[in-house]
Amino acid sequence: MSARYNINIFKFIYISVMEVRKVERISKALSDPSRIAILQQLKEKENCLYCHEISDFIDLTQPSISHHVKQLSDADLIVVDKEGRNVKYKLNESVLDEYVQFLNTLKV
Amino acid sequence: MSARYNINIFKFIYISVMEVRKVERISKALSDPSRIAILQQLKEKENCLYCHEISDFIDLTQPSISHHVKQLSDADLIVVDKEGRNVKYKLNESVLDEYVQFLNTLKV
DNA sequence: TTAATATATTGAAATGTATCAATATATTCG
DNA sequence: CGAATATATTGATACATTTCAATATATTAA
Repeated sequence: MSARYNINIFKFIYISVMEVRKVERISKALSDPSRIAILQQLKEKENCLYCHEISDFIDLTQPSISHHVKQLSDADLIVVDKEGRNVKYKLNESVLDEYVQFLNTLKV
Repeated sequence: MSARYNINIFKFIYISVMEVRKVERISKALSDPSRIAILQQLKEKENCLYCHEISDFIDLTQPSISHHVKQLSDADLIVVDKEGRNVKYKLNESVLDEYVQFLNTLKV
């Protein structure tokens, strides 16, 4: 059995299921206006948003913003990348895709 | 200006945006294991689930189940159809599609 | 190494959600 | 009509989330 053959098998497994617990966590992360705004701004900024930029469009204190960013990264919806003392984020597109795929399985 | 022309204009408006408040409500509805189970069972039952069937797979009291179903219908994720003293549900596929469409707009 | 800056954590108050028991409403059946 | 059945609403309690002020940690700059 070739390595190439194995890769296809694993791809099949990877795309097939998303645990309910994960769906729950992602849905919860998406159920807040500040967190939706962060994801939308991430897209505006061509998928590279710095932490300190968030206070420009969300009127909350620094700890509150930190809390919201954590919900998004705990749900794996964003990828966190530390650059010195700054932190930048990008969308975790594959997780969003898996979530969408799960939603589509709900259709008959 | 013909009526036919107007229809096309409105169609364009309908598919273009989903309000953040609506995204929030749908996400919240999807962030609970009981409500996810209801949607999954709805699919199993070929998109026709009766209210009284829900207690077969969710171990909660009748008022709690009623509360969860209300979250789903308030979010417009299910369509409620009264049949005498029974109530049956089906998925509101177009709302789910709009939600998925919104999620896809988050990608660069 | 000390001061300044960026982000994270903690603890508390306010608000929201899930759950149940009790009760109300609506529909059917005798 | 009155009893039985299906679902909804109400009110209370427990639990979770949002928010902030205060404080901690980590990194850079002086």
